[in-house]
Amino acid sequence: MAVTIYDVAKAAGVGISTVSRVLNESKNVRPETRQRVLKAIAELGYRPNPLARNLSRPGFLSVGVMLGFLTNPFQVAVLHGIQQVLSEVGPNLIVYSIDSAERRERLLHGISQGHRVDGLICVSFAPGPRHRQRLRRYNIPVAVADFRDPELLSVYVDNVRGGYLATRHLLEQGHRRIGYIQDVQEQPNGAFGNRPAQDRLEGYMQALAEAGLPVEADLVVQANVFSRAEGARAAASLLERPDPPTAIFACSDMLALGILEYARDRGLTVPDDLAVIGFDDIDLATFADLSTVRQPMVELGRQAAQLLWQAMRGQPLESRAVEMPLELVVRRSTAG
Amino acid sequence: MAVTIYDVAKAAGVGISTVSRVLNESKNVRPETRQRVLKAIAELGYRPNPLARNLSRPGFLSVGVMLGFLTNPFQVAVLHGIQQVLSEVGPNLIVYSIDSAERRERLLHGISQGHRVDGLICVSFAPGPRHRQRLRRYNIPVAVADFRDPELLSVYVDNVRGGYLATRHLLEQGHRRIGYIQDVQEQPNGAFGNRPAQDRLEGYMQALAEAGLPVEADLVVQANVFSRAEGARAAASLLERPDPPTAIFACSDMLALGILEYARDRGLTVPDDLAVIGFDDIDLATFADLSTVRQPMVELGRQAAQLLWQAMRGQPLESRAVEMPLELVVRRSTAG
DNA sequence: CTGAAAGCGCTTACAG
DNA sequence: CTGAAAGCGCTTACAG
Repeated sequence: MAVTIYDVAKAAGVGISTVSRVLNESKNVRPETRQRVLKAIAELGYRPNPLARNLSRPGFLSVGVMLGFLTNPFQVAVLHGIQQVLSEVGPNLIVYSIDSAERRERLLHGISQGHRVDGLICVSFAPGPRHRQRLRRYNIPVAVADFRDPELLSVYVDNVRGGYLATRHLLEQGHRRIGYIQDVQEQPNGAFGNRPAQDRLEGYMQALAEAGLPVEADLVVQANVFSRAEGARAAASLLERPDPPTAIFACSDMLALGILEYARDRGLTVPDDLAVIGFDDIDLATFADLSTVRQPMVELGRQAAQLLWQAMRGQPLESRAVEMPLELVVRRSTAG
Repeated sequence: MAVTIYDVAKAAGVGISTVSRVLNESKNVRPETRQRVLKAIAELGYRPNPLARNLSRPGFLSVGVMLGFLTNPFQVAVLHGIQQVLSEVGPNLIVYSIDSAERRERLLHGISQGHRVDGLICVSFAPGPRHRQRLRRYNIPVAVADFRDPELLSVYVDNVRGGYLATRHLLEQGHRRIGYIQDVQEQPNGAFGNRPAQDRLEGYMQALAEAGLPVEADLVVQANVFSRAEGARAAASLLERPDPPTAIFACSDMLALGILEYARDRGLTVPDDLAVIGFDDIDLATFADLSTVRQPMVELGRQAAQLLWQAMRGQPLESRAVEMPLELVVRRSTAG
């Protein structure tokens, strides 16, 4: 086993209380004793066990945050909001970045047994039924951000409405053939899908229906990875066909930026040859003059952290579900 | 105090071992007993203490990462690299985002006393002498990324050379009046400054000297915040004067993007009216066609995490300092 | 299937 | 200034 305080005490010829006092920089230690203890610590390479240390004192709470790739600006912004709140109130913020459904399951397995954290925030997904049951059983509160779930603390936006707003805007600009690019991600159960993106698709279809237009299956394509490159690829598959759309609605700004790149490479003028609208309003949407549907990303994280913290402290929750507002932001990519 | 396993045991009329078995989903519990325990847990709102739990088992290690704002893509990329390595090898990743020198001190104070983590990674700074001493005393290994420190595990780039490369490139393009935008940040000691940016300034001066040009003090300006807006503001202060530079070297891509925005707003053609080069090569530099000096950001994080993990496991370190390569990337913002 | 007891590695009064 | 002892809240053999 590792070196413990007993080993140090023995090596220094003192009691463990004295070692502890040195460790905690108590005044009441004779300088020579102190030196001997420090020497023993150094020689043995002793490292106090933080767990044991915190067990005998007020101690810190920890909050786990499970999210997808750190390359996704949306998720980073949500994390930022969570961090803002937590750094004020106190608990450690443990980040679990998920790169596969398998890792997600493994982590949830450990977390749901109470092995690691005192509270959990999931970004853009919710734990499956089994994990949920155990989390409940162990009284570990869970908040989900960017996901709606009646059983959990949840902070979300109305993605159906978001999809509707974006599409209606394009229709109002006179477009009749509008493409939709959706991204898919691996789900906890191993399947693929993306609830928010699905909802936005529904809003897209609503707007088309309202305008009396049919939904054409070949105008809806999927991007498999979250990246500009993938957005460009999806745009290509949409535009390099006989009857291409005149406008594209991408379910994230990142994908939309890829479309803009594609358009630039092909010499297409935006928005005349091709109008583009995204979703999120990430920092760089302004830079790229990209129209989009703004989500209050940082606020999404802040609210989720606040709800969770209240639950962790056993405070009454005035509400367990918070819907955040969405806003259409029109820039040059749709209205030159 | 909080509800403990003893309270649950008493309420359920069983021993604590049985409660523990239920908690750990052991087979050897009679269904009825199990139900009674679960009921007690629910009624009392009992939450197992993760610290105590891990104390009596192999247990997880934790690594703390201290970094600046999560709005800085460079830092996020480094974090991403750290996360990649750590998620493979095992320890929890605890993120401490620093928004003030005061918070940084407070956190370092706790961490350096061994209260929270088993290892520490600092991004773009190093702990001050006092903290360093305590971290050593408690045998908590420390790695710094994007910072060079002979006493710590460090992974860094040669920023002087980076500044030199960027500036020489501009000189080669025929520019003679070259501005430099530097950002400052609050330091642990409360002072302001930014080592990497200072080093790049030095490289800038070297290149000018080599070309036989004087360093003009009014061509070097400071940005106070890390943002595009601040980059635009700095560009304005540089360009709205009698004898403006024909090229600007910004110490980060984010600032450089602000310069490009400024140029666009003013109707300046890039690179003919104004050449711009940044630093980092963040994801969006490609999108913006921004020339830059590429840092291996993710790799910087990966290496730091690897060095730290080796130290935490007591493995011999083949080297305590790793210099990562820098690369000039020429795009349209300097070479139309 | 179940409980009493020892132990995880510390901290902290309590006595000296 | 220093040490023996109790206690932090769990888990895990060990007996039954």
